[in-house]
Amino acid sequence: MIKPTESEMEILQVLWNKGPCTVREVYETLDKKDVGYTTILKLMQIMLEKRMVSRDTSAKSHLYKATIGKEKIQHEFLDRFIETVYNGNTSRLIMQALGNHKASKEEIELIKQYLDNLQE
Amino acid sequence: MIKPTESEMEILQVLWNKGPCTVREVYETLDKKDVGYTTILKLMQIMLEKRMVSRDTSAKSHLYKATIGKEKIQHEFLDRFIETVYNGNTSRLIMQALGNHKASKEEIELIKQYLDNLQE
DNA sequence: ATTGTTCTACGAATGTTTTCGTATATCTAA
DNA sequence: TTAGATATACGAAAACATTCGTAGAACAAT
Repeated sequence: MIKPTESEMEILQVLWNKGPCTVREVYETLDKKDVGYTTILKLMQIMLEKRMVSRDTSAKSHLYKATIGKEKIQHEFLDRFIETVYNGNTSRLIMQALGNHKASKEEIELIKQYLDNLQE
Repeated sequence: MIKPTESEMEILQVLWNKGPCTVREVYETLDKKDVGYTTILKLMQIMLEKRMVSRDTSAKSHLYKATIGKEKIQHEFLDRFIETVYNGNTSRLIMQALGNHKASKEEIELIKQYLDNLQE
């Protein structure tokens, strides 16, 4: 199973949000002053080996894009997370998420509607 | 900040659920056939160094207990998780959690009540 | 065409986590 | 009291993950 590391996840987020990017675009978007350009380059090359991304090499600056879907990866991470951190207790995760985070009225309504749908 | 690794988290889960345990109890509870006893022992000794656990050495088999609270650690992990995996979008996490997991009527009711409380 | 900039490739150092083997101590039961 | 089972301690290997330096290709502008 594909399991991106934390750094790989950050890069994937950029690719998911912005679509295909060059290394430099990713580097600048992440804006991590503590890490050099070639570090990001290397990471993305490794991600290519692992087939998490593909690239278009027709131009001098290669264009990378994610080959794995955001939803799929989020789903897998969430399952693992609930297992290891919440011991499988999804309700607790949800309540704690609701608790930590100051939800707006709109968000609460949205989630309620979602729950109503589930109840049918 | 204390940031347990994935393996450390599994051990902490056991200690949180069962209370103070010996290495063997943890080892048997985890029931990972692919990992030896001394591996778990070593991990727990490292956790002791990191002060994630304390131990009572009065008997031959030492009794370990978690020194860090479940809620605190879950909270920290959740924040980081929402950031790296959901890009800060808590509502999406909640909905995906609700979607993946077949919630019982009771759970849904519980969450709804929780939302009602939040709305005041 | 030479110079400076920007790119890729890639080896290798560093750091962290996980794993286990072996030595040694302690207990238990014949 | 000796043999076997069960503990701990701990060094060190193995497996990953992260970081960067340096070499050289491609390009742009003078």
